[in-house]
Amino acid sequence: MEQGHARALKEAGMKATPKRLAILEALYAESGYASPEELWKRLRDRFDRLGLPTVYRNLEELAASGVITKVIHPNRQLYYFFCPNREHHHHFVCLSCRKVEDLPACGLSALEQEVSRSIGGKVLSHILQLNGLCGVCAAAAGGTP
Amino acid sequence: MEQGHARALKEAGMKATPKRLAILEALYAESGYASPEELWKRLRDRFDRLGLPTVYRNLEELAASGVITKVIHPNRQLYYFFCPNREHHHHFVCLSCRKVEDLPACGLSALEQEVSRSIGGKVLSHILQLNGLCGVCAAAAGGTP
DNA sequence: ATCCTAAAACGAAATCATTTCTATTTAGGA
DNA sequence: TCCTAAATAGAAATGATTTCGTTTTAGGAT
Ligand SMILES: [Mn+2]
Ligand SMILES: [Mn+2]
Ligand SMILES: [Zn+2]
Ligand SMILES: [Zn+2]
Repeated sequence: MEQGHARALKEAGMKATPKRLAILEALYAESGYASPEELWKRLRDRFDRLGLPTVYRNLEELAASGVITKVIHPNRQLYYFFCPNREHHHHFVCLSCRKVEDLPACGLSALEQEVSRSIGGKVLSHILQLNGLCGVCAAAAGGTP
Repeated sequence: MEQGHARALKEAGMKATPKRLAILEALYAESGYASPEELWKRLRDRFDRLGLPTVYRNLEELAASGVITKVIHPNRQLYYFFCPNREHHHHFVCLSCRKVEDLPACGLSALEQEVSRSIGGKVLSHILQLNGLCGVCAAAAGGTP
């Protein structure tokens, strides 16, 4: 997938630097969301030098250009997730194991229109996320009393 | 409305202390969301002593017991809003003037059920917020070229 | 292949919103 | 009026995130 990631970066107008690619691949390898520091710890051995600010900066840039996604977390820290799905959509997040799953197509445009009209303003963006326990975690929590 | 706020606190199982009431009333007086520090600056003259941590703590407790609402903000700082609507619902937030408006009744339970079923897990909560420009701010931005 | 330059990376240090901690005060039920 | 769990003070700590000035590099141009 290295090639594909390099292409994704080019399409986003970003240089395909080794560190940027490694950050993206590390996130791709995760089954769930990850924090900047976690990714940094996972990657720093692979480079003679890798600064934590570099990881923060790249994740932010990648999210800004839509290559990766931010997760909204109760602790208000930064978490990111790689989702290959290029359509506009939202996510279910497992609060226990960090797994992220796609929701069916976002049906909020009707709501956006209705709200724009009723308030006489402009809806510029929306946030939608479901939180809960994935199948595995729900079974582990409720299944063995 | 002082009486009503005291009652709301009692119903939430919280003591109606003067500072807590003042914080709640200050938020009630706002037309939009507010930060802990803003409320603190507005209130500290009214008391011989009022600590910023007290404001943080009270806002968090009030939000936890559902008396007030947290706003999700791009800068990831804490903002709160007082909404008298006791039904489960979500908000439109004006990114320019901080005004918050109710959205029509949340219709996400069908989605929650579908997702629970399809992933075999449990949906515990959801986040939904529309961001944009209210009527006034949209007119000011686009209306006078 | 070599140059050139804007972009990227470095990392120590700063930032600063938020939380912690321990002592003191208080609301409100008994 | 008493009692006690809850609430407050406020200085200090925290720690995730950002800033800054410098150095390095990717990748298009020559
Ligand atoms: Mn997705
Ligand atoms: Mn509301
Ligand atoms: Zn899970
Ligand atoms: Zn507005």
